[in-house]
Amino acid sequence: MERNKAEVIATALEEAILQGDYHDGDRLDEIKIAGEYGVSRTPVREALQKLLLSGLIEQIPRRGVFVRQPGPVELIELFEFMAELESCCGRLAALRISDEGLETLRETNKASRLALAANDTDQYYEYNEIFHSTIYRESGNRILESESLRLHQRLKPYRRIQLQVRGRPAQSLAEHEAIVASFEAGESDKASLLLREHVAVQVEKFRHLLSSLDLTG
Amino acid sequence: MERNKAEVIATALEEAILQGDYHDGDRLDEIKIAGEYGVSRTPVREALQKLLLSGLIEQIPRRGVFVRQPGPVELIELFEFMAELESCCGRLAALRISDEGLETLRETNKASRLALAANDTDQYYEYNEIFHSTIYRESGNRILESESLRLHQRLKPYRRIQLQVRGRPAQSLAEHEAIVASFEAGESDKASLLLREHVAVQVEKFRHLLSSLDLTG
DNA sequence: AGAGAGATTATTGTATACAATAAAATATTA
DNA sequence: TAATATTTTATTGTATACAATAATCTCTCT
Repeated sequence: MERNKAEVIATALEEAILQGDYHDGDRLDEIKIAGEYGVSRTPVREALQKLLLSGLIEQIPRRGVFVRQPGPVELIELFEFMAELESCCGRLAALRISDEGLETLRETNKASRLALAANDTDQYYEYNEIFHSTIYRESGNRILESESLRLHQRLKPYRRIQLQVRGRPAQSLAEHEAIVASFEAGESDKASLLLREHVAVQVEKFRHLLSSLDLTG
Repeated sequence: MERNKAEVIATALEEAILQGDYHDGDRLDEIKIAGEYGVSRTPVREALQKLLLSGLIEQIPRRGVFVRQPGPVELIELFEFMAELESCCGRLAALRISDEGLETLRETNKASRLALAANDTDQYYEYNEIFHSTIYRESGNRILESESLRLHQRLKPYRRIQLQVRGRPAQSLAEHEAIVASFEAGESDKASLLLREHVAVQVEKFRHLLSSLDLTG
């Protein structure tokens, strides 16, 4: 799959923004970016247009394109939405999951346990990704799957922080195992509930952080 | 809010595609479109880039941009996803709905009943829009709200067909009233369930259509 | 000195020109 | 004639030039 310059720049910019290389409100200077990538403004502008619908950037006509990093309120809403999507995936997956899918989840949890014992957070994080993306896939709905993946990707930088909370990985794994158990039993409502709570923990953490900041207004 | 040519063209194209002016696989000829809008290729290309993430069109490098109308399978998945989103909105709205929101829903249903009695399908359709968008808003989650609106918009052309099924509007209104009742009682699980079923009816209709087409392979 | 008008600069938006590539048409050969 | 090679054409992708507008600076006047 050949990719043109505009596409390369678009994905590079997306990564850079997600990684936090830009701050909220930063203007994305077409000329500067063009210089950095050794191209003209044209492919840069096309790349920016591509990203517009993602919510990562905002365009103000005749003013430019600006980075929009989510504030605490939006972050809570994003996590809450993620919890709802996961909940939906869980419910449908419990009804539809294949034997291979179930086996993948079991294997992943087994491997996660080892990573946890070895205190290897990075490894655990990777298995966590596999666990969740498997559930997205096993929901049997391509749209739901891709939307979940997209949001999951977007929340990546913030989720990592959560795993650094003391004791969280162990608790997380326990929840994963409970989720698999609910799949094995075909208990869709329970799976739905467990997955929502599994993600909602993070919402609560952020809500806590928010209230401690005391943003009046 | 001033809009540049690229934006105008983007929204126009989006509408045209949603309205069904283009068929699946149609190539969007930059030069032709530029001519139609009396502009150069540049703003047309930017407009196309804007739409890329929406799923309405697909870009193949060095080949062009093509319209992607959902086939039966994708349509079912889109409706199922819609059902899940509505279900989420319903659950959260039941927990958070404001007095004004509840009042809006009651009023809308009252007006819907009149439209139904007058056999005014167009009017009923409009109230239906208000009913659902109110629930999206009352979910209290802006992300969920906007995603729901976006998908609702996308499914508009297909949903209209459903309302032309004999007896459907009356049944639809009855379901709306049951939903409001669940909100009044604060029964979030019930609201969630009712809304999912309310939309899932359409999934079933399409599934039926699909199986009658008998697409083997 | 501060406010406001005008000129200057910078930046976005659009048009056009050119380059690169794929599709189509034509010619060539077995 | 069928298959392949070659040329031609059409179309996309990129660069550059120009136009339109917003931001900044400078100068004037009170």
